[in-house]
Amino acid sequence: MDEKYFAEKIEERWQEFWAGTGAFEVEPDPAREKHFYCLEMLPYPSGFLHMGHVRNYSIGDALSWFKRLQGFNVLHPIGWDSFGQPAEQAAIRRGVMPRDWTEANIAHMRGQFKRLGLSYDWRREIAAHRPDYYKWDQWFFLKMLERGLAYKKRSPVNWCPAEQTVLSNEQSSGGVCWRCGAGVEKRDIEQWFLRITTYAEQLLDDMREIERGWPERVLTMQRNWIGRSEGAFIDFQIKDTDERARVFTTRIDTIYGANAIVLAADHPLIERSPLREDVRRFAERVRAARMSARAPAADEEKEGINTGLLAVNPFSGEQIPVWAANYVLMEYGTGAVMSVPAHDERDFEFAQKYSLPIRRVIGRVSHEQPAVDSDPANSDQSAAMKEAFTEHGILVSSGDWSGKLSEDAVREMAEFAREGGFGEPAITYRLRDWGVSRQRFWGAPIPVIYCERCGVVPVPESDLPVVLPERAEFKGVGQSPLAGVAEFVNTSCPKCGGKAKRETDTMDTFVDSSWYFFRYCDPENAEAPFDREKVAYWTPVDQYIGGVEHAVMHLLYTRFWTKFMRDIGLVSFDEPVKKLMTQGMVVAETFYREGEDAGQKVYFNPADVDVVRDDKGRVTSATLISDGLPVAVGPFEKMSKSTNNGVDPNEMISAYGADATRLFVLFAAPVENDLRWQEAGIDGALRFLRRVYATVFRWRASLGDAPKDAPSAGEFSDEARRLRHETHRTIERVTNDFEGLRYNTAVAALMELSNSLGDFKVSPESASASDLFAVRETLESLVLMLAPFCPHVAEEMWEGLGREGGILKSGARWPVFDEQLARKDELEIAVQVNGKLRGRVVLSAEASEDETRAAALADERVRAWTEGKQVVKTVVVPGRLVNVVVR
RNA sequence: GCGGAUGUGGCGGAACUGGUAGACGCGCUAGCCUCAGGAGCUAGUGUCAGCAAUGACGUGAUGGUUCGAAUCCAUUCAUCCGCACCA
Repeated sequence: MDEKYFAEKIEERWQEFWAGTGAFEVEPDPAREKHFYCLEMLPYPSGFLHMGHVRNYSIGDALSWFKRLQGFNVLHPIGWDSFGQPAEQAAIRRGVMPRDWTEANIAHMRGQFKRLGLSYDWRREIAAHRPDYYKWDQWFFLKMLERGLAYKKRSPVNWCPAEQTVLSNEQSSGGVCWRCGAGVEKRDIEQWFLRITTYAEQLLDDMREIERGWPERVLTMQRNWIGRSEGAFIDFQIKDTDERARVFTTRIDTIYGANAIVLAADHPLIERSPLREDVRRFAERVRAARMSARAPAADEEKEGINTGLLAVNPFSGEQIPVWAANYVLMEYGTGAVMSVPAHDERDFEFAQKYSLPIRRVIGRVSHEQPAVDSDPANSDQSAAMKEAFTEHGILVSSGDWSGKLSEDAVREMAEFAREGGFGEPAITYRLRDWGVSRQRFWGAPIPVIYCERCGVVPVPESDLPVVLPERAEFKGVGQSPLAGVAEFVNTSCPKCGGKAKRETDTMDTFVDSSWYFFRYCDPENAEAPFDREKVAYWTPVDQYIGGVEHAVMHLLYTRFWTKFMRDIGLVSFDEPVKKLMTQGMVVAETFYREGEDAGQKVYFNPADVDVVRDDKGRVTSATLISDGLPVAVGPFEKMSKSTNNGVDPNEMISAYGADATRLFVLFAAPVENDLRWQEAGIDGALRFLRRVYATVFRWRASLGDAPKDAPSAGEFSDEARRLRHETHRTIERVTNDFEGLRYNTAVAALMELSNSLGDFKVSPESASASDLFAVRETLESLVLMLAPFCPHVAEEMWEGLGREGGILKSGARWPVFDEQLARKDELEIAVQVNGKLRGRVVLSAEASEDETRAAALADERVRAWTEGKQVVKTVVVPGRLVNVVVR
């Protein structure tokens, strides 16, 4: 160990050591029951590491080290989410083949990861774009196809009419094509879907198994996304036809108040309208409005048109008009609703606009009288009702059902409809089936062949993988590049051997990420996606860490995939992830000047800006270093190119070292909060590491003389006893903090311990044997507890303390605290008079309640406040405080 | 609009089941050391008053419960996030 702390030298040395000794390489070991799967979301290989990555992976790395030190067999792998659009765009723009671009990016980023010193088992690295991986995407697809869980249907894509090509949502943001600016259209094409809706109920119910380990808000978001709704289907006969309009309602109890049936504008029944020309025109307008208004048209005015059809209410026999309107969505429920304006806000608004009658059929249940303000039946209450009454209540003006409570009626009326053959109880979901078709090159080919004679034929398992061609032409216009590769497209039918063509759609990249962490357990398996035994040892994942932006899609898909794998016998559990942690964003200050065009801002990187503060530390102004002129100080925003507030992790590592960078990132804020990047903060982290390092260096020579076994309690000086207390208390705090991933407070506790050591005013030369023991105990604990945050320097210091062979291989264990020592023997008791703090007394921890009270009342400052007053009572909280109540 | 979360020094943030508010760090102030320092060390740093001892005030706002409230309850304001005509 050198006298000075040279981060780069230490980091290179230990990274080589870890790689050379396979320090983080693990295998399933039935003898080791304590095992732990620590997983972070795999990165997209954009080519550059950003601070968000550093944060994400530092969090997981710290936990992995902690668990290893506690004796767990820890699986901590990494891989690449390497299919997807940017590679294809690079191909379009610069002519680089997606594979070359991707491999180069991975190579570069792997180097950056290694430079951070992350403790991965690199032998398990996987990449989605390699055939040995996506072969199993295809295999899973075939399994789903076999079971009817994969199917084709027509479904809309974004279409650029100028370039004759399919666009992603991103490429068509704002309703215009990203390249040519043409207005984007919707076009229906045949696409592949996975029946995730089959699992809707399970995806909802099984949340119970993970409730404790997942953030409530993620579960809420998933619950909303699935959007389960309980109600009933009701069929309304269309008069003078043999058609029926099926509606979905959660409030069948309000059916006597229905004044109309309202269809979605694109509902097939509008073709039966006698006024179909007008209705079609209306439908066309709605479609156009929906297309142009990219933003979710929240409070778009409700509009509708009477179709001229009449529907028969199966409960009352009443004939009501059939309308079409823009506020009914074809995608939800049945695409048709019964309009009950008296008891639904949207229907109310609609009825008001078109002066439709409003009939009240639910009364408020009052305490005095169940009797309701029952107006004469069938009378219009448009005037009387100012707003819809949406609560449950008691049925009125509802034929034989009048007088029933809503809750009962909802059940009984649905049952009645079933018996009568005009409806049934029903549950609908907002969740749609998962569209996995992408009209793109850079993805796993969907393993299907179209034969002129046999139709859709799955590629036989033995022919997998269907490999992407080496080259293709990337023009960014017209059909998918894959469709232009003749040797890929043209094939023979596996069934009849005749001429056939391959499917040219590739899979959504969410497919890759739905099961990648199972593959980590057995990354080279050529016979199966993975070996069941191996996966059974490691999974489910104990801790998953990633951004909240994946709260719904990725995490829902991977839950679905797991259930499917369970159903085909690959795993034996319902949920893939026991504990989930969603970390916050990394944000930084922004600096800008107004640009030439009004509203245009020119942003400057924080590194190029000087800030001026007043003597309170408030930022008062900022100037650009290059020209010395002022710039405006903007808010903290997510690091991004557009706000030019990004910080390059490489620069930070070069300037401060990986250890200090990682330490700061974990210390600066709780992991789930946004992290405000401030370069000064990283300086503080480096300062702290230097101090600890210097302390270890100063003591290292003397510690060899420290006794092996703890001297008896009496041999320690008061100061040494205090240091030992701090050490054990810190071990307790840090250990607890780790369990809740509270790294910020864990690091703070370690800093406090380091400060305590600084207060220990004994020099190595004059230290007694017991002093040396206490210092060694403190330093060893401190170094081991630092290892999860800054492993390189921890290794270096551990060696400096005389331990050979690296922390893990030498069998070092996370320190264990002694409860006796962690407890204080002297306590400072606060004394309040009438709830206000007036003094403090120091007592032994064993002091009785009476002794505590007496000491409190005897305190001089307290007496000054109680003098001449009557003590009404004293409240004694053992070990904490005394409150004297006086009058 | 609906649902959820959060409001504590100049800043990030601490505070266990109601019990000494502001740990730790940044920033800032003063001093030491230094040719110099964006280095290191020491001390100080919630606000107001005071030379000081000390006192008053203080966890978005208002009210309540309690011997005692950042913490519990009610009302209210603000910010952030998610969903958004879901029948």
